[in-house]
Amino acid sequence: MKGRSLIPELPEVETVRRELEPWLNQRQILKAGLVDAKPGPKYAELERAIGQKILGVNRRGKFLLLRLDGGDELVIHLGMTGIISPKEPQKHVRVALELSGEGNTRLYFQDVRRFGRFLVVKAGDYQSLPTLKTLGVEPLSEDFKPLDFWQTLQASKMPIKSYLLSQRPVAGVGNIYADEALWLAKIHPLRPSSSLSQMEAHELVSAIQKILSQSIEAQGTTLNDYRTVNGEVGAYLSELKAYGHAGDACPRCQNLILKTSLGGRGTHFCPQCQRVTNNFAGQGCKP
DNA sequence: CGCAATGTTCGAAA
DNA sequence: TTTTCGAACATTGC
Repeated sequence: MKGRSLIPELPEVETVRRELEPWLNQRQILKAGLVDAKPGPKYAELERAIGQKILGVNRRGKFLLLRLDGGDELVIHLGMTGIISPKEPQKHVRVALELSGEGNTRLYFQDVRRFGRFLVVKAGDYQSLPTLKTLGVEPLSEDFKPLDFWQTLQASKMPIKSYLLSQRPVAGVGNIYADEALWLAKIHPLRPSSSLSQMEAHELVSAIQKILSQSIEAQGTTLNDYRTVNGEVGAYLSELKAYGHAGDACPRCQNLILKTSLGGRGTHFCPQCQRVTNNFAGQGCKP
């Protein structure tokens, strides 16, 4: 796990949000332009932001939502490599904003791999963003309740990890934290969502909340690396128990952590702690 | 050089 | 119709 770049999951996005809030709040967007990026689904209607004032910086899942006083909303998704910075990056800049006020009056959106988004929509109109439109509850909000979560899980037969990654049962859980939360809750990633007991759903809720909140706390040091464009190893990486630990001993039982592919994503788990019960054996659950 | 990595979207399949 | 699955996207680093 050395030299891995940092992927913006919910804790990183929340950290960015907390940073943007005091910087951007109440500023007017004077100019907005694309740099080496074409207008389209990922960069739509940016010019509409010009002249509007930023009234707030919110987050839903991994999406940043900037409310504008003209009734629009600036939606930003960092994708895999998105970085927002007041300093002009050397390369891979996609968007540049000019802002009113003192101090840092320029905002740059850098995105090496172009998976990010930076677009203006009518406030609340997420027609062009299906994931945001169907996004589940915020994991760190009062609305993330075990019983409700369990009932949601009853509706799907997808493997629990795949369902989590869909963002529908709960918002903002990405590949890394899905592996971590399932490990902590001792739930096998291939288990059909509807097979989880109420108690297991409860455990998973607790695990998701614990891991995400701890990770947000660990963000302070990570952010420094993050903003210096380096995007290198963050502090929380040393806390990971399953992700990136294939072949290592499980910290709980000393069995070896396995790595498989689930839905095209690297999936790490402990075959000893995270059992697939007999009910599901032989249903394509490879060892 | 080919593969793995990532999150979201799209279209096909069930 | 709804849900699920796999491919595509873009780019870099190993």
